[in-house]
This record gives sequence, structure tokens and C-alpha cells, in this order.
Amino acid sequence: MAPPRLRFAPSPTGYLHIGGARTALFNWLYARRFGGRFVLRMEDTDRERSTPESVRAILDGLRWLGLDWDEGPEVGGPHGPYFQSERTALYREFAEQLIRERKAYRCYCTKDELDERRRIFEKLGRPYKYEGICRDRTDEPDRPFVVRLRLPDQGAVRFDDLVCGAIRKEISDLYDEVLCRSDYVPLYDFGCVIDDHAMGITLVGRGQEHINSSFPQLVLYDYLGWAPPAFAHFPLILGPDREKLSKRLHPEADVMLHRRNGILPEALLNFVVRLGWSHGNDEVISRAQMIEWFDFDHVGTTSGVWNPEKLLWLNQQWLKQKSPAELEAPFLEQLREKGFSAEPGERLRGIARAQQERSHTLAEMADLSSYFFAEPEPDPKARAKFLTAETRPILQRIRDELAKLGSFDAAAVEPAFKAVAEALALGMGKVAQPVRVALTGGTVSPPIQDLVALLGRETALARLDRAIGSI
RNA sequence: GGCCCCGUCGUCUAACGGUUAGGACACCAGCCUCUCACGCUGGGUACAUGGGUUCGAAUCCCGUCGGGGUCACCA
Repeated sequence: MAPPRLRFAPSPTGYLHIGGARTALFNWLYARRFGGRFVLRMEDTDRERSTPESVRAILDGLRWLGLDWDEGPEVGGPHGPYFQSERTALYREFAEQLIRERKAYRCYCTKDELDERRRIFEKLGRPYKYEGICRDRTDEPDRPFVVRLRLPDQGAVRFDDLVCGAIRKEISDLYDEVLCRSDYVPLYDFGCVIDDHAMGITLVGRGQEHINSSFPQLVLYDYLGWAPPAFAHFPLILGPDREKLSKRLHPEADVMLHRRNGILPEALLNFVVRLGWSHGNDEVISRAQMIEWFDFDHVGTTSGVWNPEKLLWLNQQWLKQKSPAELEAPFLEQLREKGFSAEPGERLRGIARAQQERSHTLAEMADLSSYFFAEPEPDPKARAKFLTAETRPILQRIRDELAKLGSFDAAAVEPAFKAVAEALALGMGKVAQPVRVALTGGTVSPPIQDLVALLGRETALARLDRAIGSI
């Protein structure tokens, strides 16, 4: 069997959203697993709403997620151009062919006329479907027109969806929809069919909201004498309110918002792939494993609800297993975003290592690390409890021991604490916690020896001195 | 409203006629422990509903109810 060809065909009318990202992911995974090709095509035929900025945003989003395309914008390929706005000659050719063959016709009804009729029908409580007024007109007035599909008189359209199984619809439930405008700029179904065929697409994977457009598309394939691709319709992703995840209602639909929030691309992919697909009991799944395991048999049919807690948990899992070097750049980005003057390097990686398993996001990691980059903001409650006359000698003792240290790394610092605790006949907790408050302002930090080492001799001693002096 | 799709814990899901209906997130309890986390152990919560088919149904069929999608010169 020839290698499958799949595509992702977004319309550049805004940022890359989660639903689109998952559609892209599923198609990409299938292509990667079965040695196929993954094509990216911009469906920019809505001139009002399509923008170059959106093209940029979608490309950036896909790249951030690591979903690379074999053919498409910026990489080219043998089936270009990959922007529908540059392919009108092709649409015109087939539109005219369909008209000649009486499988389509020019319709001169104006938008206002149609709106008016729609209003009347709605007032009567009946759904409006274009009645085929221009079906049999023979004149060709010099007026704007649209090209409409001439539906067969009867019959049904059926297909076997790779995810949903057998689906069918009566022709009588369809209507003569608009294929393209006077200038032959196509609408969705027409552009989709022409391009999927021209680009050799063998498998169309998209969201379930497109199930209903499969029927007219299948009619088109039949009219054009082309073998249709296989279809796979994926379950929808719903917002917490159980409505389809949309840009308007749900801010979390923005892929790049999650990047700004400190989510790792691996985690977002992992979260989203599990919304609708599963592999036994596996939860934390890498890109490589996804490619190895993905198939449509295990894509479910029920819509999934966005679950922010699970995303956070997954992100923590990924954060934990990243190396400090991998975390360095995105961590730095977060810190600077928050106004800290951090520099890349050994120390930053050390802080990342110390914080990575106690954070859900890179943003949280940056927040938790504030005292490494600025003077701590003292928490009054922590002060009152741990910086007292009773703990003052402990702080002093630790300060003295630390000052004596030749090396100031964690391995050298830890024995100093142990020694003080032993000398004072106290548990580690009694010793470490006051120091923690003195050094960070609060009661939460990495293990005390890591904290001290990361702060460095000068800062650690200065903060201890200040705490001692303030009691 | 017409049409299309769907219906297992609160959420994501496993199960592909025979299981005490499994796992994960979240939640609760405990352990670990210098704090916070991580980790570990344990706990509660689900087959929408009514009828069939079958020796046997969460799994197959039909009805009901419920949810979502779609009905544009958007995609």
C-alpha cells in the first residue's frame, strides 16, 4: 500500500487553538507512524478574516509543539502552492467543468434575497434550505453569481468513518450549497475536495464538527470521478462548560497561552493526545511513544472536557524528567518575564534542578525562585514563628559554621547543619526551618543545603546576619 | 426545530459477550521527611434509562431521556 498522505488545513483567522493542535497532532502521528507524509495547507479563502499574522501564529504554534510538516508553507513541496488564495485557477477549472456537466450551476440570487427568505422561513419556524431557484435558468446575466452544487435528486451518502464507523445521510437532507463565488474563490467544501485530491491526500482526519460536510464533499468526489480519501472524525474538545472549546468562550483554547503560562510542549501534547485517544493505562507518553502506538482504533467517539488539573499534573511529570539544561532557556524566559535579572549558566541550572520537581509549571518555578534573584519578602507569620529569641542562637551557630567552610557546595554545607543540630541536641527541623525563613523570607524552599549552596556564601551569610540583627 | 454524532467514577479513560468493572487527575487518610514537593500505601465515587437477543450484556438490537455538533457567499 502506498504511504498515507495526511494534512492539517487550518484557516489563518487567529492563533492556533487547542482543537486544531490536536487535529494536527493526530494526523501528524498517523503520518509519522506509518511512514506517510504530513501536509500543511492554509485555507485562507475568507479574505475578511485571514491575516498573515495568523499564518505566522499557526506556524509558530506548530513548531513550538514540534509538529513538523513535510510539505506546506515555508518548506514547499511538489503540490504547492499551499495557500488556497493562490490556487484559484484550479478551482475555476473544476467549477466550470462541473457547470458544463450540469453538476453545478450559476446562481444569481443575492445575499439580501436569500437572507430575506431565510428570515421568512425562520418566522414560520421552518429551517431554510436554498430551493434551487437558479437550477434551471438558462440566461447568463452580467451580474455577480455564485456556483452552486446541483445535488442528485435522490439517494443517500454513506461512508465508513475510521473512528465513528458507518455514517449516512439522505440527499434530501442536504441542499444545493455554494461551491465558490463569482471570482471562483472557493468555500470550504469545494476548496477542500479540490485540494485534497490535487495534493494526493489519502486520509482526512478532522474534528467531528466536520462530519456533516463530508456528505456534500463525497458528492463532489463522485461528480469529479475521483476516489475519495478515507475519513476519520475526532471527538470534540469541550470547555469546562461543556461547550465546544472555542476562542471566544475559552481562553485556554490558545496554544501559546499555555507556553506563556510555563507549560512544556511535551506536556500539552501529552494532555491533548489523551483527550480522545488512549493506550492501555499509559498516561505519561512521549512523542516517540505516541508515534509508536498511535492509531485510529483507539480514538474514542465521545467528546472530552478540558481538565486543567490534569494538564498541570502532566506538566509536573514532564518538568521532573527534564534535564536542567533543557529547562534553562524556558526557565530564564519566565524569570525575565517576571522582571528578575537572571543569567544563563551553572547557577541557573542548579536552581532549575532544585525547583523542577516542586513546581507544576515553569511560571510557578520562577515564582518559587524569587529569593534567588531578589531580596526576599519576609512573611510576617513565618518571622514571628521562626525568628525568635529561642532560635537566635541557632542562627548564630549556623552562621559561624558556614563562615568557616572552605567549600560552599551542598555536600560541604550539609555536615555543618548536622553538626550544629547534634551539638545543640536538636532535630534537623528545628535548625533548618529558622534558617530557611532567614534566607528566603518564608517556610518553603528546596532542601536546606541546596538552598544555602545556591544562594552562595556572600548572600547566605548576609541574610543570616540581617535576620540575627533583626531579632 | 430538521439532520448527524455520542452516552462507564466529578473529569480523562480501560474493557472489544463471561473481570470483585481496571488505571489516571482531583479529593480524603496514612507513610516518608529539615519545609514544600516528589514518592509509596490505602479509601470513597461510574456502566443514563426501559425493553429485547443470549446460558450469560457495560459490551449486540430497539425505544426513551440526556449531551454535543451542524444547518452561511466562515472554515
